[in-house]
Amino acid sequence: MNEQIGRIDGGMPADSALSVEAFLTPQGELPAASDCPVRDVLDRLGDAWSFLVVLRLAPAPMRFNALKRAVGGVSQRMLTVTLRSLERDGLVNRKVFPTTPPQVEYSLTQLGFTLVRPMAELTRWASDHHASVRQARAEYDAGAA
Amino acid sequence: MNEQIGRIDGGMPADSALSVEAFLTPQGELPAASDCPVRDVLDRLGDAWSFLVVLRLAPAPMRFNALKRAVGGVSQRMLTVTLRSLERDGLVNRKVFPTTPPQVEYSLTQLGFTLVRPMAELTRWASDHHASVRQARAEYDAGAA
DNA sequence: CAGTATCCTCCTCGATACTG
DNA sequence: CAGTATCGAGGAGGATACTG
Repeated sequence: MNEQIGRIDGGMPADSALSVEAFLTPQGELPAASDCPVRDVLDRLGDAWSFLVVLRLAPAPMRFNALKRAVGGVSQRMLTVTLRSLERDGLVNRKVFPTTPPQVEYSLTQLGFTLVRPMAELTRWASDHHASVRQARAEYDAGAA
Repeated sequence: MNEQIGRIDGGMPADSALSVEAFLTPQGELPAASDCPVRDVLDRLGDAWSFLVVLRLAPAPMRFNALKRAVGGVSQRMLTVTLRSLERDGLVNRKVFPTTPPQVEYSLTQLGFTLVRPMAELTRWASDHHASVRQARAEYDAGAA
């Protein structure tokens, strides 16, 4: 069912050009998220850590603690969990060097690299429009009061 | 595909839309997520509903229950919460028609439309690589057993 | 260094009931 | 139709302690 979904196109100013319908159920009956690729991806990338980890690994491979410091604010447990997830999804490579103390290097797989581009677009949007969002929030909150 | 990736590196920002470093803390010391635009955006879009709602509103405005059916699987409460969030962030417009019964129409703002494009890119990635991810998972799980 | 194991706490989210 | 209010279960995720 999800074979032809592509076709986002790339020229128009947003409202047309987007065959968004294809990603979603025509009648929206089913409650299941399992058959929707969008959901599947977002469930992974949704947690802030996955996104940031992939971004951080894009320039160069990194070891566990370096990554932990680089990401900032992530607990050891969550970083481990996140990396396992990404590894399982084939986005991240885990390479162990049997030295003492042990070294483990994480890097993006080829599949992982293909994600960097779209993620960077979103990141770019974030930096471009962050101010607008903040302002909109401020106005909304002001109006509510 | 990797040839593009080198430009991600912070070494040469130039015109690049993809200087990832800029969004992240140099030393990653601070635990706060507040100052990072990436986090800010992802926290919004992270919940599957926001993403799907924006996608659904891209082609045309929609009323509450139509949206609820279209998204599928979202509870009334979560849709309300999600829409309020998006409205607060200036991404969605809420227009009330004082009829009986009341009609409320939701649509994307101009700012909201600018998000559609990057979101569609990610969606596109999802549909393109969904199979690979599923396979990677299967292999990983097989190896674990 | 790079984890694993446990506990424990919020906080999200769904279910349900009520309203203009 | 389009919400709001309230409650309760469940899971995400932090803190801590231990290990190869």
